[in-house]
Amino acid sequence: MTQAPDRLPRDLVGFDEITDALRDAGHRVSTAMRIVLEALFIADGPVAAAQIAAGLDGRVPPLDLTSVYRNLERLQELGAVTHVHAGHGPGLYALGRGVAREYLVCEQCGRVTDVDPGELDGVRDRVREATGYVARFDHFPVHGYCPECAARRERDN
Amino acid sequence: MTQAPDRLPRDLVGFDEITDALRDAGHRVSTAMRIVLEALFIADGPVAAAQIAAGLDGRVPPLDLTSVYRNLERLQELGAVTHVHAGHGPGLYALGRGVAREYLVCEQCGRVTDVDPGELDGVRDRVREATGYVARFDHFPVHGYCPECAARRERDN
DNA sequence: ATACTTGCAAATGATTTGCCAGTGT
DNA sequence: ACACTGGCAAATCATTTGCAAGTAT
Repeated sequence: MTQAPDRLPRDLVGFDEITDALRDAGHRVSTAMRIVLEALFIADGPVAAAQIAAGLDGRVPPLDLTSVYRNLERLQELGAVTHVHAGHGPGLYALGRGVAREYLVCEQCGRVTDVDPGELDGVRDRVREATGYVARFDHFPVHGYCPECAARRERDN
Repeated sequence: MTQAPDRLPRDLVGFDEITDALRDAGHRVSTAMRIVLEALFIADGPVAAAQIAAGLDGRVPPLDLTSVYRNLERLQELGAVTHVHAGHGPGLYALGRGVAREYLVCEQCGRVTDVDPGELDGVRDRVREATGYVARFDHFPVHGYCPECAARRERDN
């Protein structure tokens, strides 16, 4: 009944596994690619392409935005990276770390929460019962208010 | 427990009610505004601003895209119109018809399904149990596969 | 008559594409 | 060496903003 999102290649979890897979797929492991990967590992969560290009506040060397987008796309084709649409604003990219994570976004504070696959299966079942749709929350997340903002809204009435 | 989305002004359901409310709010009922409203009534479902500007395939007079956006914004402030983000591509605008509808979008065929408020309350409860988030599906809809596309995907494996 | 509105042009923000010089294998 | 890749400029798409001319009240 429960239809979980596809599993991602479970071995694409470390830096070297990813670069090996890139080479296997016929890609080169360029300096720019290494920087993008390093940025994703350092960020350890969804980041915008522009943040990576800007050097993640000095934590990695800055590079051209175009190169960031191109390398992120290669990494997505490979299955090592996914991107989420967190409302308005740019898309956010993150390492898949072997699983198809699903996301929730707070419309008030902008917080992005990621959950492991399966945690939203009960929700998925309810959507299917109510509408027949098979919902996915990996690419277009659940939008709403995070616990804190929801409580604040209730308090402020 | 169940937190339904806010109700929209329930009287903003007919053409004249809306134009009256516009005038009450200090706006003028210009030709462009009348065309936008007419387009929304004719479309009777979510449409892109560009479709309205193009004249809805000859069903209304074409007008400048800027005017469409500006009038849609006025109608949104008034509470007569809402817009949904149906995946990639432009935002879709629709008359609220007095209620805060919620939406589901098929990632495969692009279909947009709207449901009455309350129909997704069970889903909302489950999201809250699982994550603490209070979900809203009126502005950023549920994404996934519609019943037909889901069945096709299961069949094709 | 006086503001609000229009339409056109231009700006904005996110992302993509073309092209040529640079570089990984 | 050769093909893939990087950086820069320019294009694209959705949407917004500036401004002079037009129009609803």
